Amino acid sequence: MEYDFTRIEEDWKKFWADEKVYAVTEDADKPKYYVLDMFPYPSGAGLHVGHPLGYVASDIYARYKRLKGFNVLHPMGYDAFGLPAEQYAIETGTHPAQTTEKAIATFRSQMDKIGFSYDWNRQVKTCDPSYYKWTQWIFLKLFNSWYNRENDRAESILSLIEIFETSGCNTDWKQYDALQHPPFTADDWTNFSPKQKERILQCYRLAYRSFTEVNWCEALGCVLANDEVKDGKSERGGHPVTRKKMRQWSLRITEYADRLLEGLTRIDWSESIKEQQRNWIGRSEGCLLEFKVDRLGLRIDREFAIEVFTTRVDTLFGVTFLVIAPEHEFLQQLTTKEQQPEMDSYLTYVKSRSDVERQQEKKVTGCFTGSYAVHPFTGEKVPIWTAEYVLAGYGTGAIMAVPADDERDRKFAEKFGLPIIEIIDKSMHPGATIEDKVGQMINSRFLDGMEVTDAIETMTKRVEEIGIGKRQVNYKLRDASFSRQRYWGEPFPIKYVVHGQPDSPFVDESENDEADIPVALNESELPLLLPEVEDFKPTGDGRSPLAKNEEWVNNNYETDIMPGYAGSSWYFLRYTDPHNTDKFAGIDKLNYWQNVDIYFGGAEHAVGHLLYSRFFTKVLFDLKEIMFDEPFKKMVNQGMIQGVSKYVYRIFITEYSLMLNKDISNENIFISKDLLISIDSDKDMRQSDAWQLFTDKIKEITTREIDSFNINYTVQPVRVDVSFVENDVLNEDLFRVWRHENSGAIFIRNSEDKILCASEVEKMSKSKYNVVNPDDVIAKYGADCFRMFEMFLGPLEQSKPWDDKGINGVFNFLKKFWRLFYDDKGWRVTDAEPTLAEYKVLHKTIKKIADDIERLNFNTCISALMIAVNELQTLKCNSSKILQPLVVTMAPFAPFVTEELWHKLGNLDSVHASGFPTVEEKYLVEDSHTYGVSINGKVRAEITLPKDITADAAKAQVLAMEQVQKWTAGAEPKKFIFVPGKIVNVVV
RNA sequence: GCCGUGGUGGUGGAACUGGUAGACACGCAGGACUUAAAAUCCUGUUCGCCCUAAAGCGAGUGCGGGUUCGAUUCCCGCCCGCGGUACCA
Repeated sequence: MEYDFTRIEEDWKKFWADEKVYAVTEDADKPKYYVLDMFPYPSGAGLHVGHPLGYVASDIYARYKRLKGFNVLHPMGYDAFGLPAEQYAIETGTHPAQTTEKAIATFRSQMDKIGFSYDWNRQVKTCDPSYYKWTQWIFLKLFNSWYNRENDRAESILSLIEIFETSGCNTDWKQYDALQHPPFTADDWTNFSPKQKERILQCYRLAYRSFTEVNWCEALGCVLANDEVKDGKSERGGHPVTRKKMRQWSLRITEYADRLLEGLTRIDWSESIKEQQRNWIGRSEGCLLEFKVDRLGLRIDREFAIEVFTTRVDTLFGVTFLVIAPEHEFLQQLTTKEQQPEMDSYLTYVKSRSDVERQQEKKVTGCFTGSYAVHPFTGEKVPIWTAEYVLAGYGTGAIMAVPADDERDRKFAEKFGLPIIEIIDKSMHPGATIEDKVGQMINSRFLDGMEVTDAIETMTKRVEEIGIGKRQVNYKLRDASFSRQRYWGEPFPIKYVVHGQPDSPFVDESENDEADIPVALNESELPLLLPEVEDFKPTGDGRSPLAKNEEWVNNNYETDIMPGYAGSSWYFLRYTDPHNTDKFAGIDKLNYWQNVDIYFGGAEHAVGHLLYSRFFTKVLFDLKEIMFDEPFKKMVNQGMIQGVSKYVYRIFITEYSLMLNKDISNENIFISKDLLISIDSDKDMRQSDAWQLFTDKIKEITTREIDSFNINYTVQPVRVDVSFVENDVLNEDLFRVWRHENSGAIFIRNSEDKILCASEVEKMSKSKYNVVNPDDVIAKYGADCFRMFEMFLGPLEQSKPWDDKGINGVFNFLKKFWRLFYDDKGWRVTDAEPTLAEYKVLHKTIKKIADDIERLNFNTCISALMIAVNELQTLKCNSSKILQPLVVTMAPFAPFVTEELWHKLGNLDSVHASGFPTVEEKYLVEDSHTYGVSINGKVRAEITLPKDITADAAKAQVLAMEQVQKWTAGAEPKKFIFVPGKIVNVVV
């Protein structure tokens, strides 16, 4: 009986669905295990062969854990809100909901073919009101919470109000930040208007609204998050992005900076992702310093100081100038009359520079303000400059420049002729760079002679004593932008108190503007449904399409929507209880399933999704909604599967003669790659067989005599669809019908009468004609083969090109496996007692598979199964006592064929609900070992010795060997090494 | 530049804590079965040297050193690929 994968896969797909084999419920008797795949965005293009790599791996893992007796939660759903469907809506008018549903249907049918063990009853979609009701609910939690730094956790905003009511807000309060609002007393608070109160509360809420510099993308008509911007352009579409001040929602993730860092030490993620998160958070310990400004000639009448942040206080004696950002709030006050014209033109220049320009050409530019600060120790006058290399958004927006010990400061000083004072002697550290914190202090008074690290400590203490500075920790991390001026996303459950005009996103904040006081809806009003709009274009003036809906505007609802990560930052919680209407997930379900044990996903979300999910989790933990503070305990990043693009060589041939260069033909002529290489390598002699073949073909085309030495040619590689190429050989018929200009193509084939193609590894994409659809692979080889081949391709975490060279190896294996059960005459399995050798093969394999799955080495699992089948075939094994456990061992990898055989072996339940076989070590113990015998570390011979042989006995036997005698010449070796079970090494 | 990660036959890759480098597969070559093809099975396949075979010798895990009886694995210094990130004070 033949291995008929099509029939087998159809049958069992149906069986699994009918019998609900993959449905899970909470079961207190079994340990839980949560296996999760990263949330896919259902794109219209469907899955290509690269997408399911992680899904196959997680499915194998989930099935294995199930067989091992765990109660496994393995769900799948869709991150269904998003830009592509909306862009499509703008272009075609099709509602994004429709586009999304269609894409989801495609995804689902593709996934079903691959045979995943998802519990589809738990599927979630972020665009479903029953889901986004809870996204909105979580937003309300964020809105109604603040971060209490005393307790180091988020709390209800009510506890803050209570503090304000009883003690007001003092300058010495840990939470107080002078930049946000002035201090006030409890009485003040009581007398504040609701509007004033709300303005202050906005400075503390975890979700708040403020004017912030945002990444405005004119082309998309919307604001982008930092991680959606790459090189000054939008990640999606590559449109230019500019900085703009805009009123919008933000999440106060910065309060969690330290806890997000700390949590990284407790989770099992790849080093590279953890490092990326650390860099993104960008914690740096340093010192906040005051430089008093010399007021001479300035329009300032009181004591005045500039604050700078530095991580290198030790270099204070090397400061020769200060630099403030062009956006610095004191810049105008510090600019003297004489410098004003120059400053104005400099600021005009700075404004004209786009972010892209600033990043690409790092020019050294700057302008002197005309004023000076006073060095706190030397009392010398230090000029104050402004320059675009100092960023307003980081630290205090001002730096103390130390040209001797900072690359940028040095360049600046050199360009503008500012003094440089050497303060660190690095002569003891020849390899050290300017950035390294090593060396001895010089020219630094009381620091002289100290090592850098000691000097930092000494100086910090000194600065704190005299009260001109204090220790400070700074972060690169910014609060997360949470507004999008778009349609296809979650509406905010927010109304505004408005007297008159609705607020405009771009006007500057003015005290009289009451339009921006947000009021949260009640929980009972959720979900606030996304309304219909006439068209999906943003208004263009910075408002979303929702601003075109009359009812929406009349109710003064927020017109922005939430960003993509709103829904995807908590979806893993919803899977535990997806149909709950009273809660985002019931506490008993959350208690049972807890956080994700293993998360399979791409590394591309390192600082987006993965950071926001951790943040949401920590907030919900603080608010006692969940009992864990990290979402994903362990993470595996599957590599990307790249495409292999194929090219045929088009050749343009001319005949060189004394008269002119004659075009031989303007037809499409294509040449086999190997032939082209051969003729290229023999351009001078033109004697080879290749040239003979080539010339003959040209004669045939032109139907006349031609001398090979008169042939000139040029070549152009042309992309062809990968489906026309098998093992580098072009299918000429498919190629001809692909495009009609190809119909008359002429082929110059190689000696085997074939056209070989060239290939190149690139990203898999439609435009490169290198997309491989899993459906096609499955139609040809079956899903089991597809799954196993994806794993066989190499280590999961490594990126690799899809090349179906080799897939027939896996297909052959499956057929071979099948033939252990069926031969020409039919079913061949008996219940005969297996031989010892057969038992040994089985248990060796069980052990290897279990170990390798645990270590996520799926590629070697496939090899191990191949070895097992090869060996059992050689042993002519037909015993069910061997073959049945083997079927179970292989079930996670090839769920269909194993299910078929499991039932043919007489079982009624699903193989996937059985148990993973246990290893019986007794079959694995060996009583002898074959040693490699090394002479001076080089293996020269082999010897088989008993397991328990003594070193002396081994030595005697080894030295007696003929091959060894040859090297020792009978003499006593210098050294004899015997490692039992490992190796013998003779040193002569 | 910085951070992370990788570099092994013609190809994908294997080698778990230093212990027989190249498992398993692809491809290729040869053979068996067959009228033939497909399918299947068997043999060989790191490179070089010796006419061939057996046997052997030499080289060999990006490059150069080191530690060790022994290094793909550990240490030092470089080169290259991939991913991330960058006037972050």
